[in-house]
Amino acid sequence: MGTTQLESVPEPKYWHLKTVLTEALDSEFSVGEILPNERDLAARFGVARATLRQALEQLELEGRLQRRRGVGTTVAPPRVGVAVGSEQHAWPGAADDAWQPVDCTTAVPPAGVADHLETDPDEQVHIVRRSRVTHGQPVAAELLYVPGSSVPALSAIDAPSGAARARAVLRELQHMELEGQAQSVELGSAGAADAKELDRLPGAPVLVVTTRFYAEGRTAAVSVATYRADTCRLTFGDSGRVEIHHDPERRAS
Amino acid sequence: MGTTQLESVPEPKYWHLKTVLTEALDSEFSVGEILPNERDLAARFGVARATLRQALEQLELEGRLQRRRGVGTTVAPPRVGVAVGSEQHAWPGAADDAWQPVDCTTAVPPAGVADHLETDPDEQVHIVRRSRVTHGQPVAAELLYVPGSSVPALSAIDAPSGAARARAVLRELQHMELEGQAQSVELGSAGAADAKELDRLPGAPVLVVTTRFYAEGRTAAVSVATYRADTCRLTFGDSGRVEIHHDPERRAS
DNA sequence: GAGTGGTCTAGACCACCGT
DNA sequence: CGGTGGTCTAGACCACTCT
Repeated sequence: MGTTQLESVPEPKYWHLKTVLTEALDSEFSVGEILPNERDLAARFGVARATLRQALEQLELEGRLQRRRGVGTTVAPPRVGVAVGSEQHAWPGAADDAWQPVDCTTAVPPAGVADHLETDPDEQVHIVRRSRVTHGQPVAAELLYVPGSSVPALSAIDAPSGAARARAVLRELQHMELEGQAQSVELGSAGAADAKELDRLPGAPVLVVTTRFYAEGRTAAVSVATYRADTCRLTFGDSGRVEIHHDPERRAS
Repeated sequence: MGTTQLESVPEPKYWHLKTVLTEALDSEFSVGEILPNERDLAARFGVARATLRQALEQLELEGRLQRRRGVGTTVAPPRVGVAVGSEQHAWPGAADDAWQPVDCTTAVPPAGVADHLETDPDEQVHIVRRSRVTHGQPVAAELLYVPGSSVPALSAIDAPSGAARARAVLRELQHMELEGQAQSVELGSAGAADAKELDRLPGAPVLVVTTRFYAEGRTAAVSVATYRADTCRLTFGDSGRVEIHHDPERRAS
């Protein structure tokens, strides 16, 4: 027992790799630069490609890298701050809110949404699909669920389908007085449809923002928005902005 | 070219596995139940263990499963809603805010935090460590950075270290008038220290909530809180609560 | 077609938990 | 101690993008 064990806590190789790569990214690479391919990198570090990939995956999760099949791995820019919650409540579609209506269908919402809306489990609602673009890149996809009772004056005739109908639904919403809204954020993975819209592979990590809009004493609409977790930093709160921070390892003790 | 291609878009095995497992979880398992071990499951589905693990990883990310080394894989309960942003701004430590002070040290903050606080890059600040527990489970770990100028009356004598000193710092904060706060949420991975406190392995996905507290016309304190992404749903907003929703695959079209 | 990242395999050993 | 999930290897093939 007299030997000083230098390797008493052997940290996993991929973890150490991640640390080394992080330092390299901070010092030797600039945003947009492309890294050597995975096979070369793995050989250079003397590990299997799967091990290297485990490190790259985490770095991508943390928004440090961007990987694209058929192209390569590049150094990602700092995350974009996107405003999600603000003190001034407003209906979606009001005074252009950074979202762009895409189309509108009518269908039965998922069970969880139906619970929020207090509609029958098999009652159809309007579903407005919108997308959010920042700096030319898609950052979020949204499904807005609006029961027919929230837009009674909506005429099925003047906008039968597509983006025009989406705008019609949003326009009708403004006629109600918004009494409040509640939001939640959780981690999810992109479904096939969202992945396509976000230009990612299915299963990519997303931040799911669920918003309930209250009007006339009930939940008048529900929005489920999925933001790219790799590129987005969601900002809430009243005053200024919250800046970037890159804290690879926080504190020693 | 006359053949109808049924397999024109062969989805990955792990993706299909995830779908099958999700349905099984919804119908055949109850919360807390333990699944067969990974080797058995892989054999049952006729895939390699690595492939099965890829599916399990995603399900854990979505909060459907909980895996613990040496124990097994269990069905996770629905995510806990934890209140993070509220309209009534209050200093940390006020009117017991669900956080428990752990200890307090003095050190130079990370560069990003120093930027927020507008302190010199090598100026030491008070660092209060707090933890948040819900239903007996640790859900978040926080580092609260307080520059000395925000707590001028703090005496180094009456609470030299530990939780007592942490409480002393929090007490002094209440003396300022809080003018506002701004928050951001982003995805991260747990460092060694946070992982230990959250009872997870290093690298586990976390939701990083950064809060700036404004007082006396400047940023008087910065809090960086890491929440377990697998078990937590962060709630913001003014009125009620946002309920659970499990939407494995959202919409077909 | 050449080169990239994404998926998959069939093993092996390790770290941890319970008994 | 036996059983679990966590790490790692050295290959193979596939899907995609660019030229």
